[in-house]
Amino acid sequence: MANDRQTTLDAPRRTSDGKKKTRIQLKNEKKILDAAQEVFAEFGFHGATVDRIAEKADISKPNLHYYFKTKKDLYIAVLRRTLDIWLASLALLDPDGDPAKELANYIGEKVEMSRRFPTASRVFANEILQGAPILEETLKTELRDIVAQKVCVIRHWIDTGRLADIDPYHLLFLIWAATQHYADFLPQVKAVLDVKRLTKENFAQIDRSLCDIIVRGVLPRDGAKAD
Amino acid sequence: MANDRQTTLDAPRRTSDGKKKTRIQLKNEKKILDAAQEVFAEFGFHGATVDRIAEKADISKPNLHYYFKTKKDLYIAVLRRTLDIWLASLALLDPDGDPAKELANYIGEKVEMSRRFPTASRVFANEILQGAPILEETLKTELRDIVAQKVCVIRHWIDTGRLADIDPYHLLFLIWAATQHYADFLPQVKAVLDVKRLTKENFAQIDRSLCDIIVRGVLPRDGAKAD
DNA sequence: CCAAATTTTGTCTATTTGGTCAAAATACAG
DNA sequence: CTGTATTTTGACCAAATAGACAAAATTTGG
Repeated sequence: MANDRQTTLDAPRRTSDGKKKTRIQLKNEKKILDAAQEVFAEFGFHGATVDRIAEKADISKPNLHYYFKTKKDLYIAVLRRTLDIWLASLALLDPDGDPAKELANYIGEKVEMSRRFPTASRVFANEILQGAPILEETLKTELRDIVAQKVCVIRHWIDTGRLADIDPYHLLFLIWAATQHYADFLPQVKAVLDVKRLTKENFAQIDRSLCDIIVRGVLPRDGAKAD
Repeated sequence: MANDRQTTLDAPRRTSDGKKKTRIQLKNEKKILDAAQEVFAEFGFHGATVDRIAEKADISKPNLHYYFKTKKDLYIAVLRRTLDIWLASLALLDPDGDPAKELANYIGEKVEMSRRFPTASRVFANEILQGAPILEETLKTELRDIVAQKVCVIRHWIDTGRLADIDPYHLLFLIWAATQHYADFLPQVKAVLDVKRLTKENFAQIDRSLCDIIVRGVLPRDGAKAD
């Protein structure tokens, strides 16, 4: 298990009652969050035990509870971090760019995220799979809004004849599903491909395959410019 | 929660020591398996409790243990059933058919499965997400073999110029990921689309979108027949 | 209808686990 | 250095839960 370095913004620098966080707080909270992410990813919320997280974070259980009141609080904190990465990546779709390049670029970013931060993806997947009890509200607001925005971008590309007339929502779902598959379903992928692990080269190949199929699938047919 | 009827072959009709199963056995085992599938899908292996499964199956806990010795045994039985559906669907790819039609048909079948049996998909997803502790061996044998077979079919289509030169493995992963997404990530899909549930019409639209993009993405370019 | 086999249940137990608490240790400001 | 605030820990508890078991109820074959 590689130790996924986080790309997220740092955690809030002040505690809930407005005080500045000490260095120790910052350091330990990160240690705990990293450990928790791995454990939650591997066992899911229910399967993860506070003891195991504490052990992995190399900290005593009561000390962990000093930083995160309950297991659920800790879970929420991990999800929040994960979601931030997730939402940020969506912003990459640039309305002013070339559709084919933009989509290929987005796919590339998502593939890279599955490669570098598989545990983040898995924690997220686990949460959704269980019905998104924690994230439901956020999905219905933050995510929905950002997606709606990007859907407009894609619609614009379609309307100006630079993209075939496909459903923008399902295109996004397709990209998410296809790319996250290599983090969430890694054991299956490895089993089928008969490899011990996926190398950088494997991921490069994945990127090429997905771009090939998806981008080609959404470009307007040659000589069939939209009216 | 709709009560997913199973398409699988019935459970083995004789008990492990070769005796014929009674009607009561058959009926209760099915009741328990169905209940277990729902509960495992909703909470994962760790989150599922035997009590809850027993309650949902409308049976006492000791009685449940009479049929399935341990929670793990029950989990394995559910997974086995799920996997059988899964493997069977792969067989649908007919080497002698038209590639575009075959792929579209397979996608359609998979979408339909996500619509009708979402809990089966979720139990499976959960197992893989947790590292496939139970299914690992099966994935490395049964699944790998069947996939290898189908990959040959796709390669043949490519070699005869009826399909673009894409990686058959990643094409299959793409189809799996895209279709199962609508079962496994349903809460997210619903949140983003801002709907209470996905209707048959929604799934028809999903089928169309996926076929559009994927099939178009893998067909050879017009006028660019392979040599 | 009866005896044997099967099925069902009430009760109990051992273990796991999330979380508490008061006291000890440590860091830090003046 | 000293007193205060922060951090850490050992010991503990209550709830949840997988599973055991023997006895009771029911079904079934002759």
